Amino acid sequence: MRLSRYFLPLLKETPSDATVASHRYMLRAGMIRQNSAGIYTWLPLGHKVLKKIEQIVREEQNKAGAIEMLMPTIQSAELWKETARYDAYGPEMLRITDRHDREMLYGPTNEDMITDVFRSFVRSYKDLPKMLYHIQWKFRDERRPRFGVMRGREFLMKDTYSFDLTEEDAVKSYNKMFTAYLNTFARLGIKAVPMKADTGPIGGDLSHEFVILAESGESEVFCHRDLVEMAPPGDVDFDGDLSHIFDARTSLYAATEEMHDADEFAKIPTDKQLSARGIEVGHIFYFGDKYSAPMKATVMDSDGKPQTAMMGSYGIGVSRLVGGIIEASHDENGIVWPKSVTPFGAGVMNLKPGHEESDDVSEDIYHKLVAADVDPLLDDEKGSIGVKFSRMDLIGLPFQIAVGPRGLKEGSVEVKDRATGEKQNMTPDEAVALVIAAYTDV
RNA sequence: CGGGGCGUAGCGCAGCCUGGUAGCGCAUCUGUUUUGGGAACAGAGGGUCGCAAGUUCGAAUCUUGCCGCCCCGACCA
Repeated sequence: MRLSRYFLPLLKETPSDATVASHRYMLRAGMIRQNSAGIYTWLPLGHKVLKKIEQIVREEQNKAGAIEMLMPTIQSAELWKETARYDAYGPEMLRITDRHDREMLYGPTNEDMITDVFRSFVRSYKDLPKMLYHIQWKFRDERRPRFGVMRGREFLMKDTYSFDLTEEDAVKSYNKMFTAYLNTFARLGIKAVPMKADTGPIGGDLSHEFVILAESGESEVFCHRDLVEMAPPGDVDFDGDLSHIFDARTSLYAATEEMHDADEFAKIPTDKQLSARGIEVGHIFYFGDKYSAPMKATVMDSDGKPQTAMMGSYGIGVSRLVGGIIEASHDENGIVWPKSVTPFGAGVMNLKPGHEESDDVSEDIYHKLVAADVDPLLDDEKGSIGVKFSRMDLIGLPFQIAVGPRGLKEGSVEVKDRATGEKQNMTPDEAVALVIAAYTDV
């Protein structure tokens, strides 16, 4: 993409109502625009990141054996009345009436709807287990939306639902998602720690939150330090036994504020105790027959007797992750994107458009990176060099290649690693090779 | 939902107390010069001061109501 043709509305000054880094940078980098409290337009740069995160989440779900579908945003109140959640959910649910005065709602979650789908089509234990998911916009009318997309009212969530014949099987599904989440967050370039969590109004008794540690986190969390650096499972057989992966993590102390047990925490060696602020980016639940029982979602077992399906649900806040990743990865000059989710793979800066050699070399680098699928952004705008560098720092692409007359006299361009700040001079071809190599395993 | 604050040009703000022709910086447009880390000069455009009612000869400014937004807390898959 050429900057001169792109739509990148940057803000030079920090909007006064943004108090956390990710919100400030998302506004300044032209990623989002607020439409009303907790509701945002995703501008091209932000949309690109959102879609990249979504795709990684999708790929890891598919690897774990979950099957993608898509349910609507607008739901009928009927299903919600079956589970008695229509009244229980309260004012957080946006209620709507259609022209016939029918009660509708903008879905805050989809347990009721998926259970209805399940009971309509699944009859036999032979069809189990099943894990179904979708990635869809949700709406929760938060009392106080804040922190930009991290606590919006409208947000994009991946929600998976598992159906099993027995609790024992359901725990296997739970472990699949637990494992998939570890891999998902690792691919996104963040360290998310699974923590014992409160099940909240969703109910149930087995639940973990996946939490990124960051100063700006909304809640306090407590865990064993080793959990933070523990390597992801990587390639595993999702049909095999995953309990060791679960056990390796849950045997170490980790809990959110509500579940915190100070006595247990005190048993951790002092140098391994970690209390910090955290951002919840995923939450998984096992809740048994909470919805399947009232909605009569049953299958025939091998004895020909109806058995209520045992369910779990598994959410990842896709739009929240855009903010969460920035909270975990930025500096005083702007965003520092992990390679896996960066909106563009590298920025090529033509420091002097109109200067023939600068034009030629920057175009050549740009085309070679395009051909290698690095998806570069070429800054071909006229303007001061300082603006170019600071703009590139702000939007946080992992590599910056500066092409200008001064370097070209020596036959070199400057490559800057955004994360380390390290700058090196090298030939244009070396720069291209370096960037391409950096993306081969991403 | 309790407490607090804000709404004036695209963005950031001043003016309001003490009513009298709406300002500053950045951005934008034109021109000239400049160019290796947020350039300089000259010129230009852009606002029914959130909305409504009231007080007044006169309201951005005072009063009342409404709307919107933000912060702290409580709440929160």
